[in-house]
Amino acid sequence: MKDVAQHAGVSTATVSRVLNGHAAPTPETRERVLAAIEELGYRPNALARSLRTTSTQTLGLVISDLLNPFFAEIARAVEDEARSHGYCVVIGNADESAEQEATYVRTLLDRRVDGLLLCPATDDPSLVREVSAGGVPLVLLDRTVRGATCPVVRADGSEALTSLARRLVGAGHSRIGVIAGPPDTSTGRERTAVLTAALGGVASVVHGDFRQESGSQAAAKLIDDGATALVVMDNLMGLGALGEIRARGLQIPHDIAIAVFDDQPWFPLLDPPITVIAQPTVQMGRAAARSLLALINGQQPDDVRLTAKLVLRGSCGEAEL
Amino acid sequence: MKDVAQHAGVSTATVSRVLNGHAAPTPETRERVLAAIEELGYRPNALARSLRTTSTQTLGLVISDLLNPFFAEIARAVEDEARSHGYCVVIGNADESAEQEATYVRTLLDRRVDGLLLCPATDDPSLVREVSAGGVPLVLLDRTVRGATCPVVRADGSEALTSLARRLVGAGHSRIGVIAGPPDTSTGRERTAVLTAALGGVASVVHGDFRQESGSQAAAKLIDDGATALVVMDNLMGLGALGEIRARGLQIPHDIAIAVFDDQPWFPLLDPPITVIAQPTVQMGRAAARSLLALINGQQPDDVRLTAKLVLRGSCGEAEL
DNA sequence: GATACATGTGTAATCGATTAACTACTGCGC
DNA sequence: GCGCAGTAGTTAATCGATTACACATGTATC
Repeated sequence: MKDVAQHAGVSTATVSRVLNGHAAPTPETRERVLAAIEELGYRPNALARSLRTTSTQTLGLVISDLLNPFFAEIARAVEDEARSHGYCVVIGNADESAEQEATYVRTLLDRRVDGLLLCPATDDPSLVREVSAGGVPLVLLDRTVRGATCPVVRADGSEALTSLARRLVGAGHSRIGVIAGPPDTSTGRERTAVLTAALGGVASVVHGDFRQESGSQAAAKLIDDGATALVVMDNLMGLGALGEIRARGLQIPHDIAIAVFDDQPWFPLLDPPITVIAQPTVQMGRAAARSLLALINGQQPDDVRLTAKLVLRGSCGEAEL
Repeated sequence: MKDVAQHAGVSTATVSRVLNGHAAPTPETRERVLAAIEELGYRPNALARSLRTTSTQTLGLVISDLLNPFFAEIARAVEDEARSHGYCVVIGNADESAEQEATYVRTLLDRRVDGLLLCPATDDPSLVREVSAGGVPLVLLDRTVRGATCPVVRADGSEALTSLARRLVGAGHSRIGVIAGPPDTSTGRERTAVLTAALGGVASVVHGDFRQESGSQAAAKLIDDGATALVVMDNLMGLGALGEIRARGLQIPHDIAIAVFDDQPWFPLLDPPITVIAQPTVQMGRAAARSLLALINGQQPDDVRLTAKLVLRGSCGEAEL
């Protein structure tokens, strides 16, 4: 910057003003400065700028698993929304581990992100408290924690789950296996609670860990126990369950019905296509980013509750209903 | 930091020494400083540190599309490798747009990443030159550019493609449709060149844009033109092609054979399972990160060329061979 | 007891920007 | 010709760390 100033025959203050679009500099001075910048290929140091202004124009996003298309879509939406407001997004991959999650959150805080979006790995509120104590704007996404005091953005699947339950029971299923998320995540608990309530006693629940492998294992166990329908609470576990069904040579929906939480672009390619509860991932991501930006700007955004929708495709024997 | 120093009754220099594990401070002083840090909940400002040390312990990764599982896996692997060396990764999503790619690269440079991993959207070398001119360590991943002078990490599918071509021709296909990547990407051109050479005249090529939609369109066109086999050069376009096949009610492999570049966890679930050329994504990501770290440490890593493997599953009528 | 040397700590410059406070100049009215 | 307002630009403090150098103290050597 000093070089640019010298080159243009002005002071660094003037260069800075030109850079930041202040009113002061003469068009003629501005011209000279811009020429010098161009000539020297000068690019301002964002670190120095942020240090001085205490604003990094960056949001942190800590998600459980980048390989899960559900989170990838959310990440993508967050990024789009953030970019359209001049913010960057730094993504941290917690790998469904609370420890790694904490590490990433701290790293992002050390780098002074202007705000943080978090999909908490567990419902333990201590990390959230830590962030809030630091005064950093925080929005929770997809999952919440016990006693959360910050805005939360999530999708409500209650209606879809209830409707799904009615259909399954109506179709005569009397042993319905539920492959749920971990009981220490809000989504794991809530979705399961709603569904089992709606199923009224015909459900048996196995908890997985939101990973493919746990889906196969849970499916194996439930099928062994005589389940004639499976409801899987996450797309990766759904992948595992479908693999197990295929490995056993079972016919969907004749031998076993299946429905999965989270839609995937390849579900319609299966035979029969998979019935899902689709979450509005793009809207969730955008809404979360908007809430966070509002918080950063000193407003107090409300919680956002979007609706997940049941999409009937055939894997629950819809044709027969 | 001043507060911590005051609290511990020492100077900021001593606090800094304790923080950085210098030999100097007495165990007793160190103890006092650590206590003060603990008590005040102090966390060092990474921006200030980086400004002073000119090292951010951060790698930039600019990829074409986060929603493409191929790149998501790579990102994941890069991150793992980087983290194990104490580095963070900032991911930028170029969305297959050269313009957005350039924007991201510049943003990352402005933030003074210690090195950059790039999956170039086109083979135009100007952006690469710009980075090199800035003296920032750079490694290309998956794709290269014309006259690249930096290390490149990629997977070689020549052998797999040749072997696939032999099988298709051997199975009697005489009209083979190739859904290729954009001709201005190295992967788009090279894979197509190898395959068409091996097919020797029975191939007709349509270029897509590495997106699902272009896959369906290309498949539609090729099928209309009488293709009895499709080779798709990327998993998203493969998804589109499979959708088109399904929409037309064609049977795989009886009516049409298909093979896809890039494996996906759900390919084995289809009926028949999809034959693929699988790239070693995790190894590619890790190798790229290692090359970049080597470059940062002043070494001159060689290009890395991994091998993509043909995985026969049935969608090309392998049973009949 | 003076000299040299090691050791632990403090002082202050520095990284590259922003910006408040100040100075210099121009032009205008009386 | 003087004062005043307004504008364009400079000087220097600042953000929060690191680190070369200076300094004070304690120990070893002759």
